[in-house]
Amino acid sequence: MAARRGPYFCGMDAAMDVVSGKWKSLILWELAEHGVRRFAQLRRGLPGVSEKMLVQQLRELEEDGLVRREVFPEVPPRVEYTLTEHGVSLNEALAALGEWGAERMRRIGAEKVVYAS
Amino acid sequence: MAARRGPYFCGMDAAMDVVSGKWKSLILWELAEHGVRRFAQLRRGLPGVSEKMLVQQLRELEEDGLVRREVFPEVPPRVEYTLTEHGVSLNEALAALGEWGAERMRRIGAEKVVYAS
DNA sequence: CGGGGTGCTTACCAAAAGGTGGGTACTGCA
DNA sequence: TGCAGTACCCACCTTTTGGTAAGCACCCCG
Repeated sequence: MAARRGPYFCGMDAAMDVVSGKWKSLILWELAEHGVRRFAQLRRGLPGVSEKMLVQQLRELEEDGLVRREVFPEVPPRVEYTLTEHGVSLNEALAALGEWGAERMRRIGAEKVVYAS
Repeated sequence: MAARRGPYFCGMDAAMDVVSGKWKSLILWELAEHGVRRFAQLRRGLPGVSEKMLVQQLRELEEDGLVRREVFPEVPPRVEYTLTEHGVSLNEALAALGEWGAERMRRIGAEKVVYAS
């Protein structure tokens, strides 16, 4: 990621900056649905994501203050991810977009990803 | 652009697919604000965009059925761009995101692009 | 006749994004 | 003993994206 954080043309620009990235909106979505998720749970919830990408996108979301990362010093290691208040509000803003996208999928007859067992 | 058009994980994924691209959301915004714009007007309204990028993004928005392109067989040539009904509804969905982004800019104190005269 | 404006196209190049496949250190289970 | 699971990190490579610069065909203005 280019780590811009401004200057921006407008709010849209600023929002797209933090949300662009192949998996970010999907991660936000997952976290909003489940409240709290561990690394491996997220990975299983996002079929096709590589571990590297998942780490990278989570780190960026964390840097941007949208996701909270909590490490439990246990063995085996446990790390929990949750949305911050800003993450929650972003998700609310994204909901309208999600609805529009679902409508578009119906229009163009797009298929859904087939989940591997 | 990768020209995916599915399969998608969910609506968010589908929406991000058509809206991702450095200038797309900004073009949509410009068209929503002004109703109808000519090529050169858009270029001037988006400081920093190159002609190549503008053409490319407009073509993709057109292919995705969000923007209407009307050519007038005149000399000098005139081409007008407007939002389709789907473009309009996408913009409405994006509005929430724009608001969130503006709020974020205030929070992190991001600067706005300085427009060259 | 030169310069600017119209709306593009093409070729080339650099940067960014993302994927692959390896390694880590430790434990629990069979 | 050997494999799976935890949550990563690293180096390498390819694909995608976006930028730069040029050209085109025509016109109007001075």
